[in-house]
Amino acid sequence: MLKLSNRGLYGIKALYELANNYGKEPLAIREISKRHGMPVPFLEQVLHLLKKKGLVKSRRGSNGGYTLSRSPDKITLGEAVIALEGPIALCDCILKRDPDNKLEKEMRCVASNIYRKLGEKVEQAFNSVTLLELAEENSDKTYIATCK
Amino acid sequence: MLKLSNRGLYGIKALYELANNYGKEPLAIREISKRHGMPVPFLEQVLHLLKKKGLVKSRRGSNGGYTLSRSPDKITLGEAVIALEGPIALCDCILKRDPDNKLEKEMRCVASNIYRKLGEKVEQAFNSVTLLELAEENSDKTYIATCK
DNA sequence: ACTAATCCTGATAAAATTAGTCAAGTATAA
DNA sequence: TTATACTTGACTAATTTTATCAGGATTAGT
Repeated sequence: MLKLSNRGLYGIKALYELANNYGKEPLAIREISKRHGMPVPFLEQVLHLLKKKGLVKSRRGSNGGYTLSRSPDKITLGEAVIALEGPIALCDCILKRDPDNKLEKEMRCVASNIYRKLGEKVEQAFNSVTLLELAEENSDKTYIATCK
Repeated sequence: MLKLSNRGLYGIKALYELANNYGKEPLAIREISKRHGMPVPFLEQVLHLLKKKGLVKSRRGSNGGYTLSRSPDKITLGEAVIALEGPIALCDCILKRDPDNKLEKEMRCVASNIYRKLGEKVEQAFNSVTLLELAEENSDKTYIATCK
């Protein structure tokens, strides 16, 4: 269905909270979890993915938590989605490339070129949205937390 | 990962074969299956989906098989993908709408508006490619059938 | 130093989705 | 009449997603 998994959706909600919290003290997983009804242990995994890709920083111990590692206008939804869900590739054939960055023969199919072009368009679309815009989108606070 | 499932990938390969066969006698599932190494019973399901949505027609019995119901330049990859994988919606919240086509309150989240806009862009991208272009993309016949 | 809070990590289990199989049927051409 | 090929629904297997859990490491505050 070309949909995001919960991993992706949860991660984006977490980034939304961190964007609104940017410049302040770290935000704890428990607090982020509470605001959107997301399970804490799963959110730990999700934030770990974002940390591995350098989108967020963490501070351990008392008063610890997570912060964005860059300002919200410098982080795109594209980076977030790729960190959470892996590379955008409609078909695996796009990922299997030889050292010259050409598709390996065994991994080409009738639509490889088209999948590649479409994937690039999708990635561009996601990269055109920053966390700042995501945060501003909801400045009226009318959102409901329970949507998955 | 934003990738197509085998259902989608198989369906697109089948449509590629039918596009190349347009104007000729029906093409049997067994033949399509053989050309791309796809399991016959699964392909039956896939072609059934495409038939339900009116993209292909079928003829039963001896010398039977499938044909496109319109010319290849009148069928887009977007229609195909939606028939095979369901509506393009990054989050379910996009699908739950009240009779006025507004999102129901319980189903809004911090990114609903953004998911909707991005989904529309993705759909446009898929709709910009026709089966004719897909067929022409491979007129040199250099593709390998085994890519999934 | 002690303690409570919090992130870190890897293993594991439950649930959902996807992928594929099977069988009995119906329609068609020769 | 027969062989071919689509139709349909039920079923099983494999994979991925969605969590859960436990024990460890780090930090702030006292």
